[in-house]
Amino acid sequence: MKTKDRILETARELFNARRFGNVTTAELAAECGIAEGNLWYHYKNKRALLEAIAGQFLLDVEERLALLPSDPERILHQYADMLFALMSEIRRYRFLYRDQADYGEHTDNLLKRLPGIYRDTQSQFQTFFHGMIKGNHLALDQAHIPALATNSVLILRYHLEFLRESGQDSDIGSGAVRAAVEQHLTLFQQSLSASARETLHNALESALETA
Amino acid sequence: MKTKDRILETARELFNARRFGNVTTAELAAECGIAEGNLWYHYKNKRALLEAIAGQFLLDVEERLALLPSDPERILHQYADMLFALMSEIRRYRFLYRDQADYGEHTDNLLKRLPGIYRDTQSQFQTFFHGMIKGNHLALDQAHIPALATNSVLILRYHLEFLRESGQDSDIGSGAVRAAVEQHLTLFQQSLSASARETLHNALESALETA
DNA sequence: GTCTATAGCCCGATAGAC
DNA sequence: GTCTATCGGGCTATAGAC
Repeated sequence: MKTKDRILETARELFNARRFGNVTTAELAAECGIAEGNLWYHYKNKRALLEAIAGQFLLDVEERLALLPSDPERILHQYADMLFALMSEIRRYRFLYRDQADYGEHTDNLLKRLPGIYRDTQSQFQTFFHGMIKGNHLALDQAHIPALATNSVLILRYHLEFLRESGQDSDIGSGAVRAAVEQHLTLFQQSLSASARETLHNALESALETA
Repeated sequence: MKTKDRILETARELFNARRFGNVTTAELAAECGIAEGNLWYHYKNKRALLEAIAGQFLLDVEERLALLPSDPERILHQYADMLFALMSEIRRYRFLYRDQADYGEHTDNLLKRLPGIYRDTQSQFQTFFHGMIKGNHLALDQAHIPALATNSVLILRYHLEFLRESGQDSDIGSGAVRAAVEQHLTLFQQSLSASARETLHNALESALETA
């Protein structure tokens, strides 16, 4: 991999692990195996590095938001795929969701888009829940869908932080993603038909195993 | 108020508003209207200041955890009072819940106690939900209580952050607390009896108005 | 494209006068 | 108990050799 790309990947991983504001450019350079001055050849300053990562993030988000229930026969599988894409995104760009306070107050693409991303994600969940009701998988008053969508996004977004703050293992590979997905399922599991529950469970299992 | 106490209160407010790591001791001194050097007469260093606030926090937490359903006749009112105390605590010590990554890796009282606080808070919610079932306010399979307690704590804890990240108003007096409480109610409102729903609603309203 | 050296800034904390 | 003055350290970023 080119040095420029290696810097980007390493930076994203370090920021995720230890916060944007806590990672010094000296540490980043050391982790990349290059001199610190070399960073500034590839990226004008630390913020330019942030904005490069944010650019990738925004592309990935649009791709994930496009995951909608296109085939009524497979809506539960498509839901599992969407969930998995969302959790991958939340983990891959965790520091962007988490460390906004570190960036300072200047407006930029990321800060302008994030509110819309949350709004669009909740709409995405509502679309899936509507589809599940229409397909007789979910027995729920339509009036409850907005609250359910909000609760789902909130739990999937913050469950990792909740585990970390609770002193439980929130590392990759520790089953933290599975725990978040299962926790969000408790929100509407009672309203799922028996067959839907099993289909969804299996679809989630296979999505998680492929990971 | 004594200078020492004024520093503590001002620090807590500034940390809540702008993160522990982003508030410089120069800013804190200016906000208190004293010289920066005077800070170090009252507190040995910035961490000692943090630990003084954490000490107050731990006292308040124990007091809030002691709020349990003692009177079956008034369990819904007592639940409203507990919710209100929890939300007050989350807002008053917001930065302690939020900025743990800023404190560095050294263990101290706070980092040791926080996991237990989350665990005890979930137990507290379970106790209330059991009491509501016993009192015929809540119709729910007991097996669902742990998940409901976890979901409740998660939503009450993170709803403020969710509003902020979503670009919505999360300031004091903007109804953010009411929004969090209402969002958490959507988790089990369908399982409440009609009279319980009304009693709880009124109890929450009066608790919020007293604030 | 990568290195070394270092400038310049901000921060937490100290020393010592009043 | 409060102030002024300043130090030492860590950080981002620049300059310039190779």
